[in-house]
Amino acid sequence: MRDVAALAGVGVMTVSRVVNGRDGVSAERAARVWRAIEQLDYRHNITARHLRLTGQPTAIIGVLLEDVANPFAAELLRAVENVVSEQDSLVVCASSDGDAARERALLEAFCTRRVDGLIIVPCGPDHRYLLTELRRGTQVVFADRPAPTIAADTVISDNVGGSRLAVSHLVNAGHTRIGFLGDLRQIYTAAERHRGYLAALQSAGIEPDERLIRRDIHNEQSAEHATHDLLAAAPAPTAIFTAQNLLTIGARKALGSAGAERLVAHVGFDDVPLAGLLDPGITVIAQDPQAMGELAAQMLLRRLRDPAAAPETVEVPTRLIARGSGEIRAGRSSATDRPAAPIATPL
Amino acid sequence: MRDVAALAGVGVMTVSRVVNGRDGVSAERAARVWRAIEQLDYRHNITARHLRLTGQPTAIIGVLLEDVANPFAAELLRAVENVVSEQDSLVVCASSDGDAARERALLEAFCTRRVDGLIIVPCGPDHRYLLTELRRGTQVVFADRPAPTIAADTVISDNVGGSRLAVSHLVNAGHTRIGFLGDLRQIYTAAERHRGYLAALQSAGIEPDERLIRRDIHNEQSAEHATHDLLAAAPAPTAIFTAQNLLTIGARKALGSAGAERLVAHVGFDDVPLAGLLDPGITVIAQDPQAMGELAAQMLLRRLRDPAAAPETVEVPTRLIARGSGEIRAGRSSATDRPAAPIATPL
DNA sequence: CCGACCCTTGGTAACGTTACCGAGCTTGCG
DNA sequence: CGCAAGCTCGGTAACGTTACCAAGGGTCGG
Repeated sequence: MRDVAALAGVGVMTVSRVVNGRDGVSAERAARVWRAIEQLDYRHNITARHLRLTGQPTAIIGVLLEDVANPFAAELLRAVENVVSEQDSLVVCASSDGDAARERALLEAFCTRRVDGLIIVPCGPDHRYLLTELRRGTQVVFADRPAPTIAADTVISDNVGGSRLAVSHLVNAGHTRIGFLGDLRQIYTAAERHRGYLAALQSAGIEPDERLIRRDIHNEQSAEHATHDLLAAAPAPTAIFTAQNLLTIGARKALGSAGAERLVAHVGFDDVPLAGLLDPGITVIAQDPQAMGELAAQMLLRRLRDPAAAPETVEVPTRLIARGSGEIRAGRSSATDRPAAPIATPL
Repeated sequence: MRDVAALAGVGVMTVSRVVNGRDGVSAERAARVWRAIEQLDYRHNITARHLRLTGQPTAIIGVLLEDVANPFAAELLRAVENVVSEQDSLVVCASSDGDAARERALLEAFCTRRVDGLIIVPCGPDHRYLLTELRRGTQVVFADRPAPTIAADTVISDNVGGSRLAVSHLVNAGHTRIGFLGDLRQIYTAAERHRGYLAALQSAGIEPDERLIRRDIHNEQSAEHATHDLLAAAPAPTAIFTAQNLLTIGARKALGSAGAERLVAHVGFDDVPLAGLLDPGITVIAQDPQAMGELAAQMLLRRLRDPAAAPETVEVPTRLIARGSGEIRAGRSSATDRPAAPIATPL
């Protein structure tokens, strides 16, 4: 900046005013400054600016996900980006891979870079180490899962409600023997969805049968196995509720290879791409990652404006998308008994 | 830092040495410093550090994608993140949405934050405005598409080779009337894939028929329409090559609703999730976004170490995944004529 | 014609950090 | 015992920027 000022024959303050677009600089001088800037390949250094303007926001938001490559996370990230880019903020993102130590290291890397705020899909058991940052003024919003050991804004899906809806939907189709496939029980969303499953059964006056419940299933292959197991069991389920998208895919593969995709009803939690192209289409409880990201970003921005506001938890509704697999009725066993729902709508 | 030094009763240099883990500080003094740091909620400010150490890397790299929510982009981003996180670098990402002005604004925002390097999926027609940044020392790698007006490292898929492979595969199954659905012709990858299509036809001695070629199709709905059109045309194609993943999905929907998914062969460029669960599975030319991201990041890191190296272009191979739809032979018209390939493998 | 006011302009200090250098102390060797 | 060498430690200046203040010149009303 000094070089630019020297070349343009003006003071550094004039250059500063020009690059920040402030008025109070004559057009002739401003033009001289711009010429010097181009000649010297000068580029304004925003980080130095924020150093001088301590307390001013850095216009960088940190987003910590479990895995950016997961479509749910990617959509959430995109929604955050859309909201904060309107404030000319940038997004720095990272993936924890569900590793609490990595999560902590990445969050500290963010804070050390002085991000204005954090949007976190938490994975560790305890985030009290963030209290220091909160005191220092960094704002935090948790997304998808709450962080029980720390009070902060939180956005979550209606996991219990969505699961109740899924299971009630199956009950309404006449099912009473409804299998459950769930992720690791230490994962908040998995536990909540299991809770919703039990609640729906109870409302329907159905006694849960442990033989139909498989938890701690973490990937597609295990889900496929577990589904084959369930189908082979003595009192086989007439319907299956899979409480996570990879499990939904694994279960459907198993149903397909057993030729049972039109006999056993199936509802999954979280939408899967192309589910509408299958025959029958997979009925799902769809989450809204876009709404979650948008809300999380808006809550963060609001809190940056008003740091004193009380922490709030917002629940994003889920909705059932009927595509065929969840509308298969109980007590029929003919493969020609096609569901009434249209096959290809909606995707 | 001054406050910490004062509370610990040491000089600021001692605090600096402690927070950077350098030796030359007695254990007793270091402990006093750490205590003071905790008492004051002090957090080391890396941006100020990089301000003083001009020329040192900031350990932030910028990634500009067309849309983070696109699974291809998300996987690429994740691969970049994996590589650069080993150097304790962070990733700041943004989406251009194919808008050249937005692309430029975002790239300038990155540079103004003094990122060490950029990985760009370019969308604008001209990136010469980046020359200033290159001179200033910011390194650039282009991914997925080249940027013709600027010399820089580039990673692309083998679009022509992949398309040739797809079309040859159909030719080998006996097809001579092969339809083509392609994205906007101004998009580099779309043009390349069209080129590959023509090249394969030529190798096979087949005269291209403009009536079977539909270009500038940019979304699923248009692809669905175009496919219906093709199927209804007088000399209908016996096979279709769709040169983009959304077009693949649209075309398959059309084939399904026409009941032609076992009659008309179909190969798509770029894999689509769950393609293996359909019946028949969709045969595709799979790209490798992970490899592209990894390569791009490695090239960027290499260039940061050795800025003088000559720009290089690397082509990532594609591979054909046969799932059934591409193995339907020409000249048969019975719906019972199922392909020999197994349905559900590989996904 | 003079004083008050406004507009433009630049000098200086400070943001949080570290390189550089010099000061004080201890140790070891002749 | 004296001196060189090796440490631990801190003061100061600088990185690129902007807030603050003061100064110079012009305009306008009285």
